[in-house]
Amino acid sequence: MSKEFLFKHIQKFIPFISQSEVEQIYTYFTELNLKKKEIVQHEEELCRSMLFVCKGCLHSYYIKDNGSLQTLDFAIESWWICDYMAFENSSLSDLTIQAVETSIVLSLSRESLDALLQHHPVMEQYFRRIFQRSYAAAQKRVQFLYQYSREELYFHFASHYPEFVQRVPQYLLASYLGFTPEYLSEIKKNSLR
Amino acid sequence: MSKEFLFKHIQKFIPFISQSEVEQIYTYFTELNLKKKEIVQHEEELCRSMLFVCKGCLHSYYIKDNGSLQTLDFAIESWWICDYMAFENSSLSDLTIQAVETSIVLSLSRESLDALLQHHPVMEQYFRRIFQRSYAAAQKRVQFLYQYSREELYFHFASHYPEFVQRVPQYLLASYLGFTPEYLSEIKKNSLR
DNA sequence: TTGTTTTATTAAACCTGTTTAAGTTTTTTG
DNA sequence: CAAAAAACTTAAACAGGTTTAATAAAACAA
Repeated sequence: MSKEFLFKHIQKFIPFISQSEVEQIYTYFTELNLKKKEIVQHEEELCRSMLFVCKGCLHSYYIKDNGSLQTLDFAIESWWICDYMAFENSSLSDLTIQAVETSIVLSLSRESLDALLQHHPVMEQYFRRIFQRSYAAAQKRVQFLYQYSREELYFHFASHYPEFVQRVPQYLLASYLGFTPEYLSEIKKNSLR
Repeated sequence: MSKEFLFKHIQKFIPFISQSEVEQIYTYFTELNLKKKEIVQHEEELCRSMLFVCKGCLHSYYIKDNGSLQTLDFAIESWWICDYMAFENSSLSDLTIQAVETSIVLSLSRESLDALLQHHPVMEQYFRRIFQRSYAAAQKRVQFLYQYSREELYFHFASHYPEFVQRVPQYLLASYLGFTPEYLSEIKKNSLR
């Protein structure tokens, strides 16, 4: 159940929060049940909400000039996903957000976030930690993109997140790592010898 | 003066903060005066502090396998710079942080940050906003890295931050954008015709 | 369970950006 | 101000990864 999942998650960041306060906090969220391939956020539409994944897997992507799909982020259980620049500016999203698997997510609108922070200031600390951690990860991601060849990126990722490599289609993984599915086939072929 | 600069900056994020509270907050920081090319944070040394630039320009970089320098981030007035992953884990920094120009920065150690947040919880909001904004920018950066060719990246950057292109050496800019100084020369040559 | 759609593989031709190495210009320093 | 160091330019050979197009395998729906 998504309320219980959110409670356990928030508790990891704010250990002394009570069940009853999270009950209150939960009312600011809206639960969404998504079918596989269902789209939550369309490109060029207003970005209203941040999405928290309770179950399943989502990804954000845009369509490149040549018509192919570029995945920018994945989110699995207990991760947030959003076009944060568009969210902050309440502007049109550059990205589409789609369920990779059948998923359950909690949606938090801009207005709800503002109200939530006003009425539960302890959540400032929660989000400070979430964004700090996310920014640190994004920084490392840029570092890896510069530091490693495409082949190294794949092996690095595959050894750190083996379950994840099983979980998503390879063409999405290739896209996320910044190369073509054809090249991923080649990498795998070469690695067998 | 760095105290006044910090006050004005924090006020942009927390409008109702008083001068006297910022006086208190300021005591958690240490002012550093850096000569051009001086190194604040060495690679493979413990990352103890986040750095806030009051005046000047810093960059973070690492040395690639082929011996050349890879700049990951720049910070000018009112920006923070740090290897956040190393800072959070109090582990060894992957990055060197160096002054590009003679600079004045405020250093905030991990212990000081913790104490600051404990005694001035209003700063949770400040840092939540800072990290949210930084993460949004980092996300867009990854998007641009995927979306644009090297040449497009340069023109995009040059048109958005013309003063900055003047301010830093071109080989650092090329490195930041993910290509070689030789290729930047070529881009500029081709654009003249 | 069969037909249809989606995902993965293979290989050759190609292209964007790198490497190397030399020369030129600009900036810094004594 | 002169000398040295740092930054920038040029061009040719090269490499990492893409594109295209065709085939094969797997997943899905009727």
